[in-house]
Amino acid sequence: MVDVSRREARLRDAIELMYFAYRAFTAEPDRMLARYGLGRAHHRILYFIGRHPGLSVNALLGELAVTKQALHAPLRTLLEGQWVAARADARDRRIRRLQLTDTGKRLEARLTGAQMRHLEGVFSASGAQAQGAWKAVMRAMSERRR
Amino acid sequence: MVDVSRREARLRDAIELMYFAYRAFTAEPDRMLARYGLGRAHHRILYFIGRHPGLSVNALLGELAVTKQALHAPLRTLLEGQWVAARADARDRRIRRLQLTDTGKRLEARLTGAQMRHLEGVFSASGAQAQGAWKAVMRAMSERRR
DNA sequence: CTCGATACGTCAACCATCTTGACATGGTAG
DNA sequence: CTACCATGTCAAGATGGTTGACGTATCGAG
Repeated sequence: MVDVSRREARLRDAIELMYFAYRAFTAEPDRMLARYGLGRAHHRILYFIGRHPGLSVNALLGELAVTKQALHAPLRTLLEGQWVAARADARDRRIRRLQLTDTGKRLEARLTGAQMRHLEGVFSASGAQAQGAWKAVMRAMSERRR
Repeated sequence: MVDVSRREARLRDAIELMYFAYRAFTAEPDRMLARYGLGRAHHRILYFIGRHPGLSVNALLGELAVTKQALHAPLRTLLEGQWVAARADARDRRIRRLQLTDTGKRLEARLTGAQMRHLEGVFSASGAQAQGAWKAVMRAMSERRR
């Protein structure tokens, strides 16, 4: 009985940690984005285009797991604000290849940089071994039921 | 230079893990809640009342870090649906003490149970040591800049 | 060349969640 | 009595998402 409730208490702690850590993790980029009139949706788009330059709209939809209608409003903002550029694929001109402009790269770097500093502070206080364990756990958590 | 880009790549991986792990972690409760016409907001309320029975509306607002207007719509749903009960504090009758009803406890247990099983599966595959390291990292992440 | 499939864009209606701001009610405490 | 406190509520708006339907340009197979 005691074991059961201890186990449950540990798991409840873990649930709370997921909630609070995620909230803290997204707080600073959110503040930065607000200054440009952008939101978290724009950040995710910038992030994935930065990580995979030249990806198609379809590929981006797949990564974000949202509908194209949900994607288009923020994507259009980013295109109009010259943070993102699109040009047709050379072979199949239906496909729009998305890339960050220089302005987009700078913004993305600032946003991602804030999160990197946050994580770096955390990891450097915890040690390399802890970092590896954390990643393994997070990877397992990402992969369960997809 | 190589070190810098490796470091950045590791941190980028960590950023993605936060995003994907959180998404996977909330997916199943979201599906359950949808069957009752409830959302993630209701889940967080149920969770915190379950964890701290008898807390006041103000304390709940503090934990969730939202405005009272944002809280009230879902809280009212939970009160009307008899998942949550409120009764005035004995000494200061302005304060409403919130508790889960039996129905509320059952729902909360099912939701939280799904997340616990998810986490347990992850932790049991990673080992107790990894679990401790994960928690330390997450705690540090929660606490930075508050 | 035609035709079906593909990649993308867009209009409309709707929902959930959250915000700011203003105001109301009842209870407490000096 | 009065000021403050805990709570509730109305209103308007932003954001980010959904489903459904339709339009357009392009590609590839026959």
